[in-house]
Amino acid sequence: MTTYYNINPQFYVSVDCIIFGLNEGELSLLLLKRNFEPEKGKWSLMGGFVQDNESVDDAAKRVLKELTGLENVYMEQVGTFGEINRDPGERVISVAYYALINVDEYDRKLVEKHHAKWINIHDLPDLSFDHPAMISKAKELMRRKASLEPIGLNLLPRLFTLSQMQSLYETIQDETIDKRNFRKKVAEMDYIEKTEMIDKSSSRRGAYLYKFNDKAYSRDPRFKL
Amino acid sequence: MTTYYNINPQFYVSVDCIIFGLNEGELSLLLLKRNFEPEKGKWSLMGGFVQDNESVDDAAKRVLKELTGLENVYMEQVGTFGEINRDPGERVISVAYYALINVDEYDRKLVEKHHAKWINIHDLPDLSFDHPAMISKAKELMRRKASLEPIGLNLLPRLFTLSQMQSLYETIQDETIDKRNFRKKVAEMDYIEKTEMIDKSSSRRGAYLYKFNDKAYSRDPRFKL
DNA sequence: TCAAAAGTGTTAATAGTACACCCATGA
DNA sequence: TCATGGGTGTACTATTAACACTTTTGA
Repeated sequence: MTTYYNINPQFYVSVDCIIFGLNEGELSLLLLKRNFEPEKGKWSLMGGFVQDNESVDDAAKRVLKELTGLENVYMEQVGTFGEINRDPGERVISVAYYALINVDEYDRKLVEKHHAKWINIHDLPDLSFDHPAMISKAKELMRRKASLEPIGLNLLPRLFTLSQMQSLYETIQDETIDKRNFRKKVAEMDYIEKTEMIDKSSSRRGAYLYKFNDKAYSRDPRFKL
Repeated sequence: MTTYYNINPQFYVSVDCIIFGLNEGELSLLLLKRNFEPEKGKWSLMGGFVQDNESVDDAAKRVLKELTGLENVYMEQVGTFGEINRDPGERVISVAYYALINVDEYDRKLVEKHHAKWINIHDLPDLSFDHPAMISKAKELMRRKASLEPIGLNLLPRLFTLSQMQSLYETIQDETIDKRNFRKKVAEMDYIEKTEMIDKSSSRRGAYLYKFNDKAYSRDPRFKL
């Protein structure tokens, strides 16, 4: 039984995190300036090696937490990148994940410590390895999923206005949306509930705050934007 | 530089292939009866270990070729399965792929040699490891992609009748389709071209054979079924 | 009083769905 | 001549897209 496995080679396996956040209303990624080899000086995704005592999914959660301090974050696997020379140092097979975080909540200290910065998704710098391919696949997947399920709300605060939500979907889809058509659709989603609270931070008049209701969503999870 | 990597563990990495084919008009998977440990006697997907001289994608192509003799097959990565104990023998991280093959073309001898059989997708046996999860994710992905891109045609012969194509999409979507509505949609896809040939094998009258035109498709790749 | 964001319905266009009969052929 | 699968068009329904004005309030 041992021979069945041990005639085969083993590999370093890493995870890389494409971390989406909304900064000043714009979709952004949390990227690191590498101060270590290989490709020192270039920008890259937050990553880390899978360890013996954790699943690959758990490794991704750990790596995300190391950078942001956050747990219970919405994450999806993007795919595995396994070209022989994708890492110029050693052969490493990497599994990419994307995460959607609320930028009001992460740990600023940790992020500074890692020399990480939020970079607008339309203005990405040169990235190391095959990270550009990971990012474009993640964007595509996230965009598609966000139009079929309300995962985008993970990027907003727990309480949000309809204007914030519309602007979120405008940046995700990269196109403008008609306000009345947008609100008509949202009104049909019973799990997006109007509260009695009003946000006055972005207009004199103030706007009602809404919240996502898990249970109502699982009863009737229709969504389409 | 060496230390950066070698403080980390290494893992066996395998690929598993979910091989779709049309058998007697029904969507089926090519599965192996395991005559080796672990889980000898159970059914499983065709798999193999990634080697040093190949990318992960290439390993999947190699493994598919070992079983079917086929090259240049339509394949998509399904995802990576990395639970610690997913393989009871040793820790193995596995990357799943699905393939769409034309059942007229594979190598019968190779398939027999591996004790592989076509099993209707509605009638799957007990499978080893996490193969059921791989299969259900593959089905879902394939179904979604097949409704947005004409990848399903990889399951048909190069020349096919509209009845064959309709029946294909009926099994993929697991629902009946109205014949006139179906043909109306196909008529709008200029890259699905009517030939002058007629297939008499499934009706007295005979039906026109159609073919897929690559170049026409890249000019105007609209598709929706 | 006015600038700036919040809020609100109707109509037109498009896409999707339902539905039934004649045709050509070989046995 | 008849059983079998091949082939065709129209009317109805549902969904999506376009569009403009009033409200509230703090400076």
